Amino acid sequence: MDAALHLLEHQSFSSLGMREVTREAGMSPAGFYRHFRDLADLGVALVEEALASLHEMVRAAFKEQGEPEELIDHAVRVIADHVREHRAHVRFVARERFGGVAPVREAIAAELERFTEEVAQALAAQPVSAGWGAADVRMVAELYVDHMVLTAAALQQADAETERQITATARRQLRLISVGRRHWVSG
Amino acid sequence: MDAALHLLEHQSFSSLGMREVTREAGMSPAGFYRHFRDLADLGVALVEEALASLHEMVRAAFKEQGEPEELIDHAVRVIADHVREHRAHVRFVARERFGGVAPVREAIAAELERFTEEVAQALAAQPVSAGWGAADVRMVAELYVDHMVLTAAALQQADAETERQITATARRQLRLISVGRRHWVSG
DNA sequence: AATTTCAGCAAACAGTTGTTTACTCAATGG
DNA sequence: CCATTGAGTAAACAACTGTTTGCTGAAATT
Repeated sequence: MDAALHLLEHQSFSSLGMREVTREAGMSPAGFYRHFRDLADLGVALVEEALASLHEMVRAAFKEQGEPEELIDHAVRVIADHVREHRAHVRFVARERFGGVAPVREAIAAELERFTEEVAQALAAQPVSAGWGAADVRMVAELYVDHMVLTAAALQQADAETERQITATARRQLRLISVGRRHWVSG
Repeated sequence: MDAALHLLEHQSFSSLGMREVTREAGMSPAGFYRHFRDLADLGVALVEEALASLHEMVRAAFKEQGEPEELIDHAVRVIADHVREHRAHVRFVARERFGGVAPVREAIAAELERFTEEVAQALAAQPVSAGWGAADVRMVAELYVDHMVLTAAALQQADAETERQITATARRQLRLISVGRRHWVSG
């Protein structure tokens, strides 16, 4: 799996060959079948690995409490740190979310759906969501998750200077959403 | 190019072979080189074709005038129509925006950057943006463009029922952003 | 101590890949 | 009307592809 992840730095999953993977891993082609039935099988395993770490991150970002402004700064910092430490995983998820291999795409969608549900529950517990309908809470949760994934995807291919621009913009955008939530009239 | 676009329904660009393309197009392998130096070359050409039509769409969506609520309904309808009529193009852009082929990725990024700039100018001209700093306007433009691309990407792989959910959520999200803009304090 | 499972290997299979070369033939243009 | 160009072809090249088969040796289990 590490070998595959390393190769995926420069190509997308649907162009990955198993001979290529085994060569990178330093084993013979036949050895592959001892671990995975398929290349798609490997892909799904990678999805789980990649989104497990991201799952911890999401939970950590929502555990914090304080002023909205501080929460936003903290969340963006957590995302940037995560990308630096798991660049290959982030790139993989960003690239294959709409990629060419159906099982991988579906595994990512299912995992992100779980995230969204978790975020929705966290949002519903916040005072600002008092009186909100479920559909409205859900809609904000999707906005947050999509924004997080997109920000991570952008960061993953950014140099130091671009990273500062992206995080600055992300903070502003989260503030805008926050303002929108405070003045929202649910119905 | 039509042949390639058709093949890209089930795979991503970096796994496309030129023999595959020429076979689908009904010509001999060598014929490919009469039109493109490279497969990457074909990819860049596809980007331009795909985003040209999208460009018209963006301009059409911003030409309209009226109440914010009506504007949002109109914009979402325009996007949904566009996806129905250019499904292959939309899928291509969504898939390759973070895909494995650098020249294609960069061409998409450059084209989306032009969109964002155009949207930013349109936003700056709206009354609600009076007194806003350039960075804040720009930030909203990026939010809109990203939201549009992501919505289109989601619609492109949705059935009729899912399409209704996606458009309903997208409208809500645009309303939230709209509320945020009205109550924003720029500085 | 004997046996079973695990993770690896080399070799072989028929197909497919990108690219080059030398060629045709119709359309275009002065 | 002749020359040039554009867009196509077939054939050949070595290199690479996914998968199967039968084999090995170590580790784990009984």
